[in-house]
Amino acid sequence: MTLAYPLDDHRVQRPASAITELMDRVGVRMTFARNEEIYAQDEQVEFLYRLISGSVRTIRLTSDGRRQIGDFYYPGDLLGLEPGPEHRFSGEALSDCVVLVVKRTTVQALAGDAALDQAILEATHRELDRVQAHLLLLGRKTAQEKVAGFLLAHAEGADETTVELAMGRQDMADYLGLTIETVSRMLTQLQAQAIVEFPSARRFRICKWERLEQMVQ
Amino acid sequence: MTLAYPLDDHRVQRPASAITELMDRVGVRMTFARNEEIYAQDEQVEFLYRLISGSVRTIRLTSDGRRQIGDFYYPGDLLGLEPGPEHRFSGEALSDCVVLVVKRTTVQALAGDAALDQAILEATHRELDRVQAHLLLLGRKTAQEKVAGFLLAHAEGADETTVELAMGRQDMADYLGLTIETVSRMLTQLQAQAIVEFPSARRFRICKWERLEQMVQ
DNA sequence: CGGTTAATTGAACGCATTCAACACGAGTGG
DNA sequence: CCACTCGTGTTGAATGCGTTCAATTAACCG
Repeated sequence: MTLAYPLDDHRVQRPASAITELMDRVGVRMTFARNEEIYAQDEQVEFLYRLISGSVRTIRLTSDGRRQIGDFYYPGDLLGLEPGPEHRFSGEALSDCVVLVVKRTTVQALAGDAALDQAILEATHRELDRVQAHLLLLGRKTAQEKVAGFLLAHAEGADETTVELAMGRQDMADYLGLTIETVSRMLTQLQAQAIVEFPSARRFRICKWERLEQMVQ
Repeated sequence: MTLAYPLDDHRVQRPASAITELMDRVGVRMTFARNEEIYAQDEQVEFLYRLISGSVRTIRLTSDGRRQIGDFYYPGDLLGLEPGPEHRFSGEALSDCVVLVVKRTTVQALAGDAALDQAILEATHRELDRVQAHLLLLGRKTAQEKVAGFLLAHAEGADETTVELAMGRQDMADYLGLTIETVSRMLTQLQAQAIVEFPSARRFRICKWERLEQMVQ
């Protein structure tokens, strides 16, 4: 059973169309079950992935088991366009999902090095953009600000008034550098102030945008 | 008066020669005094900078005055290779420094030059690498681990056994997402265990590499 | 030498974590 | 229909890490 994800997500830029078309033409359709690993951290970059349905998280583990989530990906996003030879994070299916897979060498052969390089540069730029924003989030924000910012980021661009979250509390926590308990507390706090509503654990609606925005700084 | 900075810094890769040559050929030499702003946060990205001597910090301020330092740059490094149209961070001279400046449009005019494109991709790649490492640092590390990691990162690649720090405690703190007091406490703690030595506030020597490395995880 | 800034140290506080218990919903099988 | 389980989310109480505020010391530069 598949949840309804925001098909046009919060990020504006889309991957270069040349690569997208190429993937639609020669990509191999694969499915991954919830929590299944699509590629592993430190593994050689061999494939390019285009997410068709479902959602994905990239995640990095430290030796003692602490998790840091890099980002979340939604239908239409390209994964695996890494600048280096190996994956810095691993990619895991957040929910059952379908991806188009194509060998990097195939892309090179068909689209040419220049096109691939261009796509990689664009993807790297987008990635850098996100990561820098994430950096600010992690560095000097309180738990309140982090959670408020998270909700805002996921509400913006979602055309529905009630937003569906693809991830659970643990993934939110590992993205924000917090614990699930703290995330939960901040959420109840926001609900107590009637700033957001949660009809269910994974669906929310922002009632007071201004209040939320001014919490983020 | 200028301090002696590690001229060959802790990062191994250097920008590809195409950029270097370009900048050497058409770049304008400029000097900035200590704490002077090279470019401002939210300003349009107009120039590319190559650091000749001295060192630079990139920094972002929130409305209520909290500082987050993006990174430190040393001679040979490229600055201003931003993904977006405007600077996400501002760039400030950590010490008096000399930079070569060239217009971005000039670089773009020469784009298509495969070597140049390659160089930009590499530089962006390196940037992404750093920022992602920084992300992990900020997300799930203790003060101890942060400071230990910082010292290690700055000692690696410095061929001297005693390392000179280009930045003061406040900049260290704002890079690590800590306060100066906490940074200071962690440093004294490391000295108490004879893991590092500080002949002066800005010069240190690692005595027990293994101990330090195992603190970082 | 002073004068000024930077760094260290101490004590009290507070935010987020930890550990533990409880609530809720979905799925299963009697 | 209820009882049971399992995964997930919430809530409570106690602890602790890092901060805050304040005072002291060290480094730098005229």
